[in-house]
Formats: sequence, structure tokens, C-alpha cells
Amino acid sequence: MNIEPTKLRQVNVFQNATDEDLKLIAQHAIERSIEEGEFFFFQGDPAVYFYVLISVRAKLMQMNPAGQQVNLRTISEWQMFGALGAVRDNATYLATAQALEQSTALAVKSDYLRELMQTRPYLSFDLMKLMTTYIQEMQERYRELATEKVERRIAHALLRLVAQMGTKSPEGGIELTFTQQDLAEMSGTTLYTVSRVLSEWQKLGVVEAGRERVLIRKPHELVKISEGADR
Amino acid sequence: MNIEPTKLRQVNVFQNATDEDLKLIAQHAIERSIEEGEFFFFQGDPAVYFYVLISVRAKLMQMNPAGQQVNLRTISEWQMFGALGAVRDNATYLATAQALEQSTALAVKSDYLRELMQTRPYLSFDLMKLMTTYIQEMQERYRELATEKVERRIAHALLRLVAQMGTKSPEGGIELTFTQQDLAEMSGTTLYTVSRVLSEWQKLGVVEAGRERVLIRKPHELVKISEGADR
DNA sequence: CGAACAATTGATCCTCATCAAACCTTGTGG
DNA sequence: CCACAAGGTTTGATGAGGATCAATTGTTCG
Repeated sequence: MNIEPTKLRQVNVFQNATDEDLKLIAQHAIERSIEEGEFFFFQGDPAVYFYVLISVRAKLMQMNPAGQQVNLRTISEWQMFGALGAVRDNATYLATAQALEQSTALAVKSDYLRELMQTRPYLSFDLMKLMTTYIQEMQERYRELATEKVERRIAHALLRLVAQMGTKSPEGGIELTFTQQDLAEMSGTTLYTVSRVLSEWQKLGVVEAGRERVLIRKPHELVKISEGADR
Repeated sequence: MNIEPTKLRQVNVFQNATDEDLKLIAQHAIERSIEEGEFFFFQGDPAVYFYVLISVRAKLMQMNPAGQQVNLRTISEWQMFGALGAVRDNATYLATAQALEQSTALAVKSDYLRELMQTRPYLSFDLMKLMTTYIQEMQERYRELATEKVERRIAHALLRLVAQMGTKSPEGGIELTFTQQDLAEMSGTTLYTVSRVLSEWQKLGVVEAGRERVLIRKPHELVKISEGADR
């Protein structure tokens, strides 16, 4: 593929790979472009490929039988996704990956990654480290959902988004791009409640909410809310 | 240590290990016995050892700042726990491990496992497989908590327990041992709600509830409840 | 037998989900 | 370039689902 192999070092799991390895991986990669709202793969599909997002944004989600969905994580550039299938034979994807905007990803056969890992312990380790962070994050979110009230959960979700994909706004503050529906699915609540909470915070000058956009004016206040001290 | 090395093959992650490997691991293991209610380790402690439970039962949990706790998983014999720290240097435990009865576990230095994995890809793979199942389970439980009502969540929690540690009762049905408080922490609800739901089910003849004990009379009914079809 | 712990049950209250309707914002096509 | 459609957001009204509190009743074990 026409990707510059060394760029792949930006991928978490490839940070310790040799130039040679990156070249091999690049050679085995094909590019896939997906329209906004379309899917890279569905939960339950055979996990033939894993992906590295080149641009721009996607999300991993799960749906329950009734069709309600839950957001597991947002994927931005140079993040790997769909890689858990590389671990076992005949694995299937654990979640569904949907493009939030028209997006492009590299696709590499899971088998190939597995093959590489046989002889390159550092690859296994870096993948395990990534998996550990997933476990940790899911455990935290699970505890949150079980024990915290909505307002805190929303604050937490926002803070996670900031860490993951926040950009500094020229006007000061941190800018985030997503719908309130998305935020609701990330914090286990509804669109309506998110809207109300954001309005509330806006009155207090903590955030500014707009269409598919939130500007965080006082991150520190958000942290306070997320940690308790019920205002 | 005086453990028979080949017994270690019952451990998920060691199923593909050579006899030689098992012997090495056994040699590096020390035994730790813990009283009921005491702790193997706490979340945040440096993850110096990983453990393999020899007997009898323990649980992994997280607490929030306010002290409310959430059960992540129940550990029974020959299950490994606290191993995620083996992945990175200076890692800390992601959860707290508490003995549910007086219990014994083998403790092995995390460093040693890491060393072994450097040259034994199958070990890494088997650990990764285990991690994958954790991720999958946590994702499912997270979705459940976000989208399902209590009754279903309790049913699901029971079914998971059955799969993990259910024993057939002589009177017919499947027997489980735990407090309703535990079950509440596993399904993200309260002691009171669990009690009410179990009473309800008892009236319908689905289960029988007693002190630290639940007998499941009609597992099939439980599955139905967990899957929807609001009775 | 009594103390400690587990379970039950009723009464009450509060947080949020749900429904409905209107309001904005953005992009598109005539 | 305006008007309209489509999607996103806001806000109010209502009610259900559970959490919480309080008091009582088992159960087990020393």
C-alpha cells in the first residue's frame, strides 16, 4: 500500500516495532474508505481484518437485542481497532465500528498480526498493554454506571473525551465535536438528560454547548463535578 | 513449593505450557492463605505478584471514593487473578481481591511471568485470550447496566454465576452460594431490590432463596427473563 | 441463649426516562 | 439567495422504577 511505513509507529501497538516490521505490515495493508454513518464491521462478524484509522473519526458500539446502543469508545487517527480478533482463531468482532465522518482506515489480516506476534514478543506485550487499558477503562465505567449519578457520569465522559480528542480552541477552552446523542450513549443516559445537564452547566459558565459541539470553559470545574462535591 | 506442577495445567493461561514450564512456575510459587473477608491485594497496590487460587472462593471488586463497591468477578479454583500487572513495569492492581471464605492461593512474581512470556509465545497468547474474555464480559455487563432493567440484570448475573460455579443439587436444580448483597453488587442494584425480585421469582417457582444460598429450580425460565419477554 | 448477620417487607421519595412539541442550525435545491 | 427539509437541541409535563429508610423477622454460630 502507499502508506509511509514509519508513520505506523504512531500506532500504540507498533511503537516498539522495527522499521522492517512496519514495512512488512504496510505491505500487507489495504485501504478502506467508509462514508459517514457506514460501518467498518459489525459485532459478530468474523474478525478477518484489524484496522488502523488514518482519518478521521469512528466509534465502537454495542447494541442490545432491542436496538438500543451503547458507545464503548471513540476512535481517532492512528488508533487500532478490531484487533482482539487477532488473538484467537475464528474470532468474531466484539463490537460494531461505525464511521462518524467519512473516514479511511488501513486493514490488515488478523492472521498476519498473529503470525508476527509469534516471533516478536514486544508486539504481544504492546497489544496486551492496550488490552489492559481497555479492561481498566471498562471496569471504571462499569463502576461509574453502577454507583454514580448521571451528572457525574456525563462529566466523566466529557473528561475522557478531552483526554482522547480534545483540541484547544482559539477563544480559550477545549473544544469537542459530537452530538449530545453520542454523549448520552457514552454515559448511559438519554439525549434529554444530557441536554438539561449541559444547559445547567452553561448557566454556571462551565461549558458552552452548540450543535455537535461543546466548548469546555472551565475544565477544572468539570473535574470537581466528576469527583463529587455535589456542587 | 509443594504443589504438583502438572495441576497447574488446569489454569487457563497455562493449558499449553510444557511440563518443564509448569515445574519452573511451581518452583517460583509461594503459598498464601487468607482468612474470610481478608484481602489478597488492593486496587492501586504495586502488582508484584499474580495469583492462582487453589481454594476456595474470592472476589474481585472495585470501590468508588464514597466506599460503595461493585463486584467485577468471582474467582474459583484454578483461576488466575491479579495477572494484568505482569504486562507493564510498575503496574498496579486494577481491582481489589477479597477472600469469600478462608482461601489459599499460589503467588508468583509478575516479573517472572513476564520473563517467561518473552520466549514463550503461547503463554502470551493464552493470557491475551483470557484478557479478551474479560473485555467481552465487561462490555456486555456495561451494556446491560446501561440498557436493561434490574430484573433482567439480576437474571443475567445469576446465569453467569451458574456458568462459573454452579453445582447440581441433589434435590434437582442448581445450587449457588452467595449473599444477596453480593448479587446486588454484581448486578448494579441494591440488597433490597434483589430480595424483592428473588421473592417474586420464588412465588413463580423459578428459584428458592435462603441464607447465602439460591437454588435455581427452572434455569430455562431464568434465561427467558434475562432475554426479555417481560414475563 | 444471645449476638451478629442475613433477609424480608412496607412506606416514601427522588432521580431520570419518556413523550410531546417547539425551536435552532445547517445544508440543499429551485 | 431564499425557502424548506432534515437533523440536532431545548424544554415542559408526567410517571415509573428503584433507591432509601425503618422496622421486623429469620438463621447461624459461639
